[in-house]
Amino acid sequence: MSTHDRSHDPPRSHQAPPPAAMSAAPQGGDAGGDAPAADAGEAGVADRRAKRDALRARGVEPYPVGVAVRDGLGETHRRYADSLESGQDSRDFVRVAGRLLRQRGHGRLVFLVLAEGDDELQIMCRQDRLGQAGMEAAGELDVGDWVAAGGTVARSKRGELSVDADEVALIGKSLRPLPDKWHGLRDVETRYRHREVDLAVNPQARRVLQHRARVLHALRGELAARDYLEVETPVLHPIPGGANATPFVTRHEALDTDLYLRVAPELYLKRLVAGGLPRVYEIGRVFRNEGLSPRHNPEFTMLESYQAYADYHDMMDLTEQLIRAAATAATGELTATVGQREVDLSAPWPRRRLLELVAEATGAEGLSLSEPRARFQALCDAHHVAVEPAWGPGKLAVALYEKLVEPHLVEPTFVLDYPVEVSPLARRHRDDPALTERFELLIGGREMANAFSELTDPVDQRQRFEAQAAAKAAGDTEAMAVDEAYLAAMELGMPPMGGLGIGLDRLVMLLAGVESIRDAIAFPTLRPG
RNA sequence: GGGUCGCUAGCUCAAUUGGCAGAGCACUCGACUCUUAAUCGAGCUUGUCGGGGUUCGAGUCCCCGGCGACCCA
Repeated sequence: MSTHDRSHDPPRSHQAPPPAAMSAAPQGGDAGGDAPAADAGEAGVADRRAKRDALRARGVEPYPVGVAVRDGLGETHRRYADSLESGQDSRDFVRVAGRLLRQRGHGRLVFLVLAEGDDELQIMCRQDRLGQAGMEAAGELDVGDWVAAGGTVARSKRGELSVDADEVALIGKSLRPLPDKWHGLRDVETRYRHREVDLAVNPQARRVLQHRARVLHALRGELAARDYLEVETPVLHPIPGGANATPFVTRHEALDTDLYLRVAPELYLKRLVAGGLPRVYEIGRVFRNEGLSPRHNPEFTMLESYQAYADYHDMMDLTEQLIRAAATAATGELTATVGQREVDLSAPWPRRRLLELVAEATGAEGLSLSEPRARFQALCDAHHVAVEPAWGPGKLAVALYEKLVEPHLVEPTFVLDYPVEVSPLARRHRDDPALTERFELLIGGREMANAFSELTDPVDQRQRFEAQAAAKAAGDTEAMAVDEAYLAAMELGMPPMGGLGIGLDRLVMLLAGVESIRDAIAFPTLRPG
């Protein structure tokens, strides 16, 4: 049993081994005396602290500076997976390292299990070979310590691939006990607050981060293959824009001015296209000052890409291709699991107009934004959708959609043609000026992507900004302000372009099969505890 | 912001109607040269999220607060 091959090459270190003894180590201060005390708040810590100090006092450095590790645990495991009989020694010498996860003392024989990510390897410590001093050193190790071992690859009498050790060295003393080796760590708060512990003992926690890395890598590869240039734009914005969201405010002291953490990179990216870069994208963190939920983290990662000469139909094609590539990279399959349901990601994904979907859900035939607001108000009343008096028909239609339609869009669906009222940066629809050429992609009832044929008319854009500014003045903290620098870029002249944003945390949730965004983010935002 | 649920040893979990706060793992010591959550023997420690209240007596009931999970807005 034990672990099997998966992951990649482990990190290596090429430094020379540390000197056997280091008297230069700073003295712990308490020579010989018992050292527990001040910081020993939790069980186990005081004991281990005392061990650390005792090692130093004896001239053994518990935190050496570099270790000669030539061989990865997984690599070694794979190389000998199909060779060696039980009890046979390959006589191949390896140097490995990892965290001590389990130890089984057996008198003058001790088994150590070292782990490095998903890989584990057993180290056999025999007094025959290590000598008495070596055995004592091995016996002093604690679960959680980082340990290096050198020896020959052998298979134990019971068939477990092992390193029959000539040397075993502590390379990083652990002062804090690991969670129960059988039950692991379950407490969600501790898993989020101390992800390092979660990663150390829960394979699932590592798996999500691996999926996440594969998703990002695949997306970059797909975009590079399409001649997109990866760029980075400011996180500190003098005027927050590009999305309707409440920003975080911060302060630059030297400039004596408030700045905002970006809610979207959109406006800067489009300025790059105005400057003549026809295809750009950015993968980066954005910040929205809103509540937390299983689907919202205040900081999250977005992919935004812009392509000159393209429109939102092109963006739908691109979206399908990108997400399929990400799924294949992450899981090797074109299906995903949302709750109890399997979702099929193989194409083509239906493309449905928002107003059509609302009409279907409400039974309101021939719904269009040219109808009076009262019609939408009545529908909202009839379906118990809470609205505000300031909302126009467009926003009411979207409210109906979000309440009645969106939660049911489990299979991948493009929802098209959003009202201008809720889309201040999208181009007006070529067939209906009350709508925009905008879509959102829904999978599993969740918004995964948002894209448009971008608005490139600076005069129209100024009017939209002014409407936003008016809403902001009226108390809408999520509304945008007039961004003169962006308008100047538009006035310089922009090519028609399609733009696409994908919420990568939600994409990772989908592809890794986790139900909370906190599981898709290594260190999710929590109230300081 | 509202509602529901939760918080007991480092970890995983127990604790009759309100009646001495426990187990396993971990840890310490001992035995064991082929274990796989090793096993066996002995031992030990850490304590009810915080603060009030009711009561002879509170992990348990009440109030305030903290943190988290989920649902709703």
